[in-house]
Amino acid sequence: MAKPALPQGTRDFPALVVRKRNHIFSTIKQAFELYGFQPLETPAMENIDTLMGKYGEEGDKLIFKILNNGLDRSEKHITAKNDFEKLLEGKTIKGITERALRYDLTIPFARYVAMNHGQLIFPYKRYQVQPVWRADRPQRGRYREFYQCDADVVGSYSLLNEVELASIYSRVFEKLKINVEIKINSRKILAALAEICGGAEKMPDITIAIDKLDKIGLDKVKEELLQRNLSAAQVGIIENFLKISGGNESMLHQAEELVGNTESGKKGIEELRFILSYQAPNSNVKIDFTLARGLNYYTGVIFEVKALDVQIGSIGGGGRYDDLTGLFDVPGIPGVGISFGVDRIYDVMEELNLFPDDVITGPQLLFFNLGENEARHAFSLLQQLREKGIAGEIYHESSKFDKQFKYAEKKAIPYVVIIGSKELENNSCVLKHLQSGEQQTLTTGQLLTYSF
RNA sequence: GAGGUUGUAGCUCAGUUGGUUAGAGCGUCAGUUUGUGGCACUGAAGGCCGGGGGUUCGAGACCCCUCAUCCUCCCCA
Repeated sequence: MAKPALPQGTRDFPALVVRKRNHIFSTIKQAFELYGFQPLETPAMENIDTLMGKYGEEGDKLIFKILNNGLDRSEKHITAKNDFEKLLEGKTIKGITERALRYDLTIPFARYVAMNHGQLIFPYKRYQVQPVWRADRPQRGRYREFYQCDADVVGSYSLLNEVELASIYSRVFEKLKINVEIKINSRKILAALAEICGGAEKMPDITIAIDKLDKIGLDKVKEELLQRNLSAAQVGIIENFLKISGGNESMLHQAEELVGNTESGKKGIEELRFILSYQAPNSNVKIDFTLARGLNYYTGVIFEVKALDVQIGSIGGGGRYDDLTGLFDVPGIPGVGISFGVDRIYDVMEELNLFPDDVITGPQLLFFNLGENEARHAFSLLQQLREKGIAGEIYHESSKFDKQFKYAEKKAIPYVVIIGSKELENNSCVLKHLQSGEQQTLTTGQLLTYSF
């Protein structure tokens, strides 16, 4: 037997980590619920047709495919071998693989909406917190299995949805005590920029290049734009656009001068202005015209959340898209959504020491086991405490104090309850707080009403 | 898909120009200690040196292959 190991790019989460992650998950879920979003869960696997072709050529390669069962049956050998030949050519063959692991939450959501649009109440607001799988090469902060936390509203063009989603971001990060800036931009403004720099077909080139600004700097972006066949004059316009800075309103003015004479430019600026009009004066929502977001399906307002006190990539992002379910032959359902990057949020909180102490506690007390009769009595008291919602344990066997103390200490259990023959006799117990070393003798009645 | 890093005890790591029986710290277990832990002392268990091949009288160390790992790029969260 080989040494046990994890599959590449996956992780085990020990108790403390699970508790911390759950703290993040539950904070996010509470916020989603508070804004009227409803939970949705979809299967780990989808039919391969549902996923293939939805994430671009690169994406298709990163989808984990599931091998069909029963290929060893002799009557299937000939077709299986033929199919496998085609598989080797890089095609996806249903005879070999009919199913694949979920690659993100958006496409399964779209599939769900397309299948159930007759029954759903629109606008449909759902949130979904589940793992996804990608056959990517793992590296720092990148895994083959990771959680996504998405909330989307579909079936509504109202910008009020954008306002609400921005507000969810604010609320969640405030609760988690992470200082953030919520950056917004509009793809319509970027479309307008493309329009005056060579036409709409330049849009992907421009957004892909701009998206890298943070990482590679202005000069390299200009270089890349030139490589993508934009003229020096056009690159100059883009540079001016990217250099727009100042307060939100001032930035909108400057953008107006550059792209305000186009239809989509006007529209995009109007949208941003509307959303900003809902923000409090000290709001952390900030225009960032250099924000592009790589995904090409975004068509309207786009978001990205940046942590201010830690050098790390974005910890959340999202935006509006025109036609979620068109790929599944149900046209005309627009939507807008956001997503939280849980792994990075975790790293930020760990680095800034933001996890509250009470998320990391397990059981409150340990009953010592000092013999058969003592244990029976301790067990009955423990059960009564559990009825009151107090988590506790009884040591699994009668043994030396030393061992039982060390067990409690290692599990970070704050209290131990000692019931030996003396205590058994006079119906009392010794309650000891490990950290302070203080202990007191209580009657069992007092123990049952003690506030831990 | 491209480039690099590191694989030695449960964990973190030493191991000299190739030389006898591969070490330390932490952790684990037992004892000093059968009603009060953290400390101390004593002792014990724990290793196909990632795997395979080669060079050599001799390989943990050198060479080749392979697997795993982490990191960077592409792409993405």
